[in-house]
Amino acid sequence: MGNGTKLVIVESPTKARKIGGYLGNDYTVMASVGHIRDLAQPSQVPASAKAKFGKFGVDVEDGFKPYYIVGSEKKKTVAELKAALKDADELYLATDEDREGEAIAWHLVETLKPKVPVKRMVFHEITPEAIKASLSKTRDVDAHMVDAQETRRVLDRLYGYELSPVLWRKVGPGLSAGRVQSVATRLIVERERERMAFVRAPYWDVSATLAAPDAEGQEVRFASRMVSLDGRRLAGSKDFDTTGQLTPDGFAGNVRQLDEAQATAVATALEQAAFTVMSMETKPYRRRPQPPFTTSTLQQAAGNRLGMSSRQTMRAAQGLYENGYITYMRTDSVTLSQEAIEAARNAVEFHFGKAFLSEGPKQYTTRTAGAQEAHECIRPAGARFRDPQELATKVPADQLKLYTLIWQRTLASQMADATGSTATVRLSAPAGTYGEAVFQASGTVIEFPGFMKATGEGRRASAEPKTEQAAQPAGGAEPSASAAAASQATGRTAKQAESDENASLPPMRTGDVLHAVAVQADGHETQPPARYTEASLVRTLEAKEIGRPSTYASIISTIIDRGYVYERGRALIPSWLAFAVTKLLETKFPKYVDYQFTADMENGLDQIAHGQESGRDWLTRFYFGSGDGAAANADEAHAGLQQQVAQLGEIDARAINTIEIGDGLHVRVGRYGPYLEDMNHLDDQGNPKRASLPDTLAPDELTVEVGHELIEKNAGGPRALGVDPATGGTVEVRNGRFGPYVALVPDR
DNA sequence: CAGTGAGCGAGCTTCCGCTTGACTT
Repeated sequence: MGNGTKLVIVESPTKARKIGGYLGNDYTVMASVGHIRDLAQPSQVPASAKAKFGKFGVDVEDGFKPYYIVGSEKKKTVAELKAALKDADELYLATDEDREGEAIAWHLVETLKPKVPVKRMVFHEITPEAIKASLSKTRDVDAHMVDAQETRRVLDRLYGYELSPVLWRKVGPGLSAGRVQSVATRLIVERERERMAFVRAPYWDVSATLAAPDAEGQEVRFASRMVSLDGRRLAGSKDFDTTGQLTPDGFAGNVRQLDEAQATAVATALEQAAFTVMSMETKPYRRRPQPPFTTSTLQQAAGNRLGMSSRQTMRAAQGLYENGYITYMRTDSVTLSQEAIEAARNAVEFHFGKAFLSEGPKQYTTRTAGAQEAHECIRPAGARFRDPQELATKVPADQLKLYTLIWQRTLASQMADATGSTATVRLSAPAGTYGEAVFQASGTVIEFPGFMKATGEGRRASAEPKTEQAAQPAGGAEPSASAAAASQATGRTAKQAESDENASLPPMRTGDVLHAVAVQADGHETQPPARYTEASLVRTLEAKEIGRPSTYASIISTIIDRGYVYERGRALIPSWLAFAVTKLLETKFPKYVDYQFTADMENGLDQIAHGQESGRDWLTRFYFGSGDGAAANADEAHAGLQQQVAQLGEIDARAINTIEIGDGLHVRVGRYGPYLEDMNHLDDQGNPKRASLPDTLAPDELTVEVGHELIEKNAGGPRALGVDPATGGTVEVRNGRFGPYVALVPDR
């Protein structure tokens, strides 16, 4: 038996070291380093069990019984835990308090087979008090929670290992489908389809640079934009739909859409005009700080502000965590511990003064659906936050930048709102025969920066082009992607971006008359929805409960590795292969790539976790369906995954792998890659003219015009070199997928 | 899946989520 020590097992080695320090010599604290067992790969199943478990590592005929094995890379950890358990007379399972953590605890019991008392302990804060308190409030492992996790695990195996082989047969070898990756890919494909279908609408407006004296009599220039002409509101980007037509609202509102000639004429007419102030109104401005970071929002902010990829961000965060500089970096919670709130408020007071504190301590609540909240938010570690300068010589540059971001955001969360005022002035000017032109300008003055003092937004609050939510325009995709396009992408109109440049407006009174320093006609085009970036994809996945904090970065890697998506700058662009795979899944397995699928699954898992349903029944419905007998009514009856895959024989692979471009053009995804066919132009043999697609051409750049050009270029076609003296056939040079080659065409 | 080349046949590919080192150029 043991020697009086107690063995405590947590998931992370860093956490183990820290807790070990708090608990003293009676306790040995060790780490499981994540999961210690997993479903066997089919290749790992021993011959004797092949018949039952050889396909999935799960026996679907026997209640979805899983075949678990300790992977080779986990053997050492398990051996060490077993050895330590020999010397212990109590085992404490202190894995995270979420579904996966509960399952790890259960697997530990199953694998270590302890002969001493086993206690499940949980804590949400790593402080000596919280941990000691949890020692005296232990419970048993929650079997329902474990059932829910196992159900999730088996579902993902069945989904992936049933559907991937469908893709091997119908599309290409080595491909994959999964509950998470297939939906992530679909999101990106859908966005590209929207871009392909998008019709840009041109519209023009007029901007005027005006000048008025400020309080000291100094002339201040400010930018203004025409908002209406002759009593009709000017059309802006929001007045057009995705087909380039005016929206019903815009149409009903009788908006005025100017072309270049008209806008130029109006601008000319206004050059010498008097601009009369019609109104000047001021509204209060207030902005609240954002909640502290979670994994998802950290990846978004690091991506948008620091240009770091999800993977780089997590690597840097891991480094900070291991050195004790930040709390755990894989979390979906925005909760701050008491210790953290105090530390943040102390830091705010020290750096910025009491006046910048929020009125009282602020606790944020996690709104993310499906959040499991086993951890705190991501924040500087400890009861006293290290200033970023303290780390300057201790950590690499990217870690320092990330730490600074985390430090700022955490402090800001306990700071006061930023307040000020937004002034809006409207001016009237006669535009000759075009009637009265109304111009508008607005400027925001931040009187009290509040939290912006910490985040640095205050200094350039209005010029800041990127918000955290902002999807970036396709990085370098369009050379014309100008400031206007960028502001479109952030969901702001060019109009707003322009007027935001006015940090403040000079004082003006109704009736004041101003003259224009410059008047200019400006052309605009509505912009298609921006492509996803890593940051905006993670944000969308999180909102749909797809994926977990520990997997956001690897989801992106997976879909890139499979060739479904590639990055250009920061934009995620789908391949034609992704179009083919997505089309197959959407048409043949719509339920499984529905954006709701994971959320529905989570509901089911919650029921299982609460003991209201068994995982086995739930998986039976998923895999074998609930036909006639099992379903409560006709609506509920449906085929399971197994039948749906089995009945797939007559699926027309050619149709699945064909993507219509228009005007007889379509892309086909073949074994050797995508190519273009023109069904309206056949060659001598009656085959459609074909062309390879350059790797650098994004799907939305393959317009009908570009497609015809590619066909044209290729149409030079085979070039005859001469006659083969041996056979009398013609020797030709042809262009192939692998480059030019010589072919011998037999004489007829 | 299958264009536009040529031969030979077998064997293999795949999921999601939890956590960190250990590779050896």
